Amino acid sequence: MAVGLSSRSAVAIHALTMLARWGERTLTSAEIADSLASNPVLVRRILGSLRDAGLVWATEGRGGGWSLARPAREITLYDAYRAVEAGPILSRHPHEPSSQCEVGRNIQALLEVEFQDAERAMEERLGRTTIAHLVQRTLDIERELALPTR
Amino acid sequence: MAVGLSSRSAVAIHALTMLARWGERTLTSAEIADSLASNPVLVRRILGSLRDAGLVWATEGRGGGWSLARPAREITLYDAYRAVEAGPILSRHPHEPSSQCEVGRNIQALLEVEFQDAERAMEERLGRTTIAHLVQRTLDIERELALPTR
DNA sequence: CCGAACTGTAATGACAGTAGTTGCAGTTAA
DNA sequence: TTAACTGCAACTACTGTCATTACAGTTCGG
Repeated sequence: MAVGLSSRSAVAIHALTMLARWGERTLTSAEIADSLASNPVLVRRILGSLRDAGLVWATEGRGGGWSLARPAREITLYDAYRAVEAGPILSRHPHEPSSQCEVGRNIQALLEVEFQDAERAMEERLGRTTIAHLVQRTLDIERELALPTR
Repeated sequence: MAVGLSSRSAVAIHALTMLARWGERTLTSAEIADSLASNPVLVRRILGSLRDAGLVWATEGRGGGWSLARPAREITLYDAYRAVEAGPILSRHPHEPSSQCEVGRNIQALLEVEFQDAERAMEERLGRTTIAHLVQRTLDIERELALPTR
């Protein structure tokens, strides 16, 4: 346990956004790694999780690469998050508290409800944005930058 | 970065609930550590953060210990969370993506908005439950257990 | 059928953060 | 003066992340 989740969600969303943006062709893990300033193995690991979750698929061998397994507007940030992150956000007690204590023997059950609700609130918000939204915003920004200054 | 936040929030909330439950007297870090099945130094570290956040105060020396600095109904789980957890929940990119890539040069700003919103949703939910709520529920459960079976 | 270009995966190392512990200085009350 | 506290630094053991190397398997083009 440490501070914050891994950056796998950010990497997964980045990769999905690239696949959606250049949907007409497959992208290799090396191309995605270039954009991430990372390396192909890391990308394949994360895309592997996304593949297991049914979000993307890969073709092997020469000329192979990655594509979205369903439309970008049907893939939310929560889908990506869920596919690559493991445990709960808010860690529970490191060990069982004392059953001798009135608070100790009840706190875990109470906290479980609160923490699950809180995590669900976060996940629900992630579920409201799709990869298609991110692609659209990316295109909007790029178009705006391309405008001549007046 | 790692999977899940530290358990400091859970420990902090546990300690605050104990302080609220036995509000008439101070509790020592050793007493709280007993309930947590942990040790006093860890408890003092976390209560130290809560003290810095103005949630509790300590009296030093013999007979000293910890008390809430304000009413339990004015301390939310978010207050505890905020006092002891450092960084963002959802980690961002490990390094700057490539500016050569249309997606790479825009994704960070887009993700920042999404992730901050998602984190705020979680925090907002944590802010709706107070320590007083947890004490009340603890007492309810204990009272229920004390009822004779019929 | 060979070789190049891919994916898939295991193993490893450097690093960072957590949880737990020891040790000790400072403070206060009996 | 001593016992019971807090405060804090230092240290260990452990775990997870990120990056990298190495290599096996797959597919296409010539």
